[in-house]
Amino acid sequence: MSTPSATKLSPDTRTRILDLAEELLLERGFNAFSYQHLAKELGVKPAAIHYHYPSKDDLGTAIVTRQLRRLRKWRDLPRVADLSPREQFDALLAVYENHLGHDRRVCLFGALAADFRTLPVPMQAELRTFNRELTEWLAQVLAVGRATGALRYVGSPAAKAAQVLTTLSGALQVARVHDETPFQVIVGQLRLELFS
Amino acid sequence: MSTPSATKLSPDTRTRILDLAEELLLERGFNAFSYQHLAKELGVKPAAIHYHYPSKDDLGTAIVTRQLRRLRKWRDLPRVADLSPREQFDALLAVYENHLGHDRRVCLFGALAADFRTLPVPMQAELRTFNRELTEWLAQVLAVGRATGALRYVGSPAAKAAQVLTTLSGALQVARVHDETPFQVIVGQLRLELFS
DNA sequence: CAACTTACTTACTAATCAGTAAGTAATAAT
DNA sequence: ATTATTACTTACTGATTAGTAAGTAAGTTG
Repeated sequence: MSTPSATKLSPDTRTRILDLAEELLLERGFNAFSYQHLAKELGVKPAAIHYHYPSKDDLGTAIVTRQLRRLRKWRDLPRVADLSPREQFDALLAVYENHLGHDRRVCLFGALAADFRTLPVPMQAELRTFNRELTEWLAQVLAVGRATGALRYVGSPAAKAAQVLTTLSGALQVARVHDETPFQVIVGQLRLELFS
Repeated sequence: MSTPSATKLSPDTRTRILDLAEELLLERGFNAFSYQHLAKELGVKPAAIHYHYPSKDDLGTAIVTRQLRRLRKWRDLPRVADLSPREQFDALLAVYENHLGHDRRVCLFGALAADFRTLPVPMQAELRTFNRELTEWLAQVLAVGRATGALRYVGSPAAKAAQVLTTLSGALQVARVHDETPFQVIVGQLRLELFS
């Protein structure tokens, strides 16, 4: 039924498609790239992409599913889970800052929110889960951070977490429209407020 | 060269096109509607839209230009300009809250930021101006508000303004992905922090 | 070695896209 | 009354879209 050592027999093309699709999604939006764009840049025929991802819905959903998988993996990594709340918050900021260096990509949420209603339903569901789990993780970080005196804010951890993540997502969008400066300004403001 | 009483001879269709295009832009994204969609819903032929807005670039730019005109008008309205900083801030929040009631539309900035690179250059320029002027206006409100003791925050007014607007734009996106609840939570958090 | 599976390509379809050119009916200007 | 302009429609083009069906070469399995 499957090879013992590896289930996947095509180590490359399938992943290369997903990588490029994700890149184009975060840089141009979901409705702004086609199978032809992907095919041309990958040096294959459009039908090859349909072979791996029958419809664009499948491809889009696969992107979000992989990002959700990555989030869970990152969150549970010892070098992240074992950090202090303040360091965890900085680790989160580093993820967003890292987007700037990659041609000012927006985050997954920021890339999909505006076009949300045009997305396939499974993709919508995965994105909701992604955002919910990330918010819950940050709420926990903020709760512990305030309890230990490392972070300062008013209101509930859940509310603060929602606010902060929303701000970060928006900050990457502002960076795209203008330049990196407003992103740095906004993150500076966040740190100023949280780091007592 | 022009009629004395009115420059525009077509009072309706031109505006109806712009209204519907704006609606679709804010509800589905710029790359998710076509001249055919517009034409069908307006009961005209696609060529009629090309007559008023030769290319989609023209149409898109017209939407942003009008919003910029509206922003300036709103900002300079006596019933807005003469308010106290705190009331001005609440007036701003009311604008965003109003989007929720309109089928959870995102704001102009939030609708266009992700797809920014696929937009015609004049549209990009107008959106930058729109965002810059709104941010400058809010920075001024926040500056006066803190000086008079009505608003409380740390950091520069410009940084706080950028942060707040980014958060509001993002909050409408979160409302679209989930429901109105997170928007209300985030706005509640903003008010909690600013209203000392 | 034969049958099967994998990972494609070739060749196509039907729909949709933005955009154009030419025509037309109604109104306005001279 | 004639001409010009406005606001369209009809009819089209060529490009692009997602998606499919059939073929094929290479590798895998029994």
